[in-house]
Amino acid sequence: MTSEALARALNTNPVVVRRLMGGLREHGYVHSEKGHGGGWTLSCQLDRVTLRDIYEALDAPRLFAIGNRSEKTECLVEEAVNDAMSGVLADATAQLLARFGQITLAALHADFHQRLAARHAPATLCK
Amino acid sequence: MTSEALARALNTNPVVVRRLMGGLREHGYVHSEKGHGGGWTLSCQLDRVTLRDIYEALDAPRLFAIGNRSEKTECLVEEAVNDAMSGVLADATAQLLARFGQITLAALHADFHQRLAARHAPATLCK
DNA sequence: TCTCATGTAACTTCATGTGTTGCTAGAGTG
DNA sequence: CACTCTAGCAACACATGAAGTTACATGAGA
Repeated sequence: MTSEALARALNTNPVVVRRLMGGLREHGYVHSEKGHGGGWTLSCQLDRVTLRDIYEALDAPRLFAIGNRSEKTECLVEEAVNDAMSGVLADATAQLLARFGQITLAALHADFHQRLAARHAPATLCK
Repeated sequence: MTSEALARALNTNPVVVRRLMGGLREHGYVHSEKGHGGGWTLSCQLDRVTLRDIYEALDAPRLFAIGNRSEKTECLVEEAVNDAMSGVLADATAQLLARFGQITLAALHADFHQRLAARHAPATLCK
């Protein structure tokens, strides 16, 4: 499948797709080929890859919208608050990643097919 | 203490301070007075207010940097992923708020004083 | 009446993520 | 060999939301 087609399905731009897929390729989850007839192909087993793997392949973007204004500070109040927050956020991060680590692409795939069957529609891309 | 002084201590602007403190005032955590000699005064017991209370008084801003692109979608793949993510994020939110709910301002206050003692310095504002 | 404070709306700035353009390089086709 | 189709990539443009700023109104002492 080409970046072009994926972009249409995702309502976005081919370049954005390539940017994202680049991370997945580096980790061997997908393979890309240039030129005529090229595009992207899956190169992993869906039950061996989790949302956590995807997240990490995508360079582990920021998870939280909140956080310390600065890691280093002279202010003892800020220091106390930072310490409290850091602990909580670290734990939350660990919990999130653990949960993501339990969700395989195979599970999502199965879920998708179940929804598809419920809708009595043929399997096509959204757009 | 005036918004002006707080802003200096926080390296920010008096108006930003007022915006934030406004939420705290509405919940009765602080009290403000206009005019000469006015400013902000604490009006709660530190051991009765938690970070969670503060968070909610501040109108519960977004916690996560990640999330569904759209709640409603025609795309069954997106739907499956959204469902998986929503569950995880809801749990993480609950966990975070629970943790914040256990951290009282009194605890932070005590932590601050401990750091202060360790530094053998008098208690002053950062700036 | 003057000064000092908050209250608030409107605007500006900044950071970040997303989208876009333009170009390069590789790979099949005629 | 020229052409077309594809990814790769850098550079730029745009959108969004948070933070900061300005300007002015209001209230409260001095």
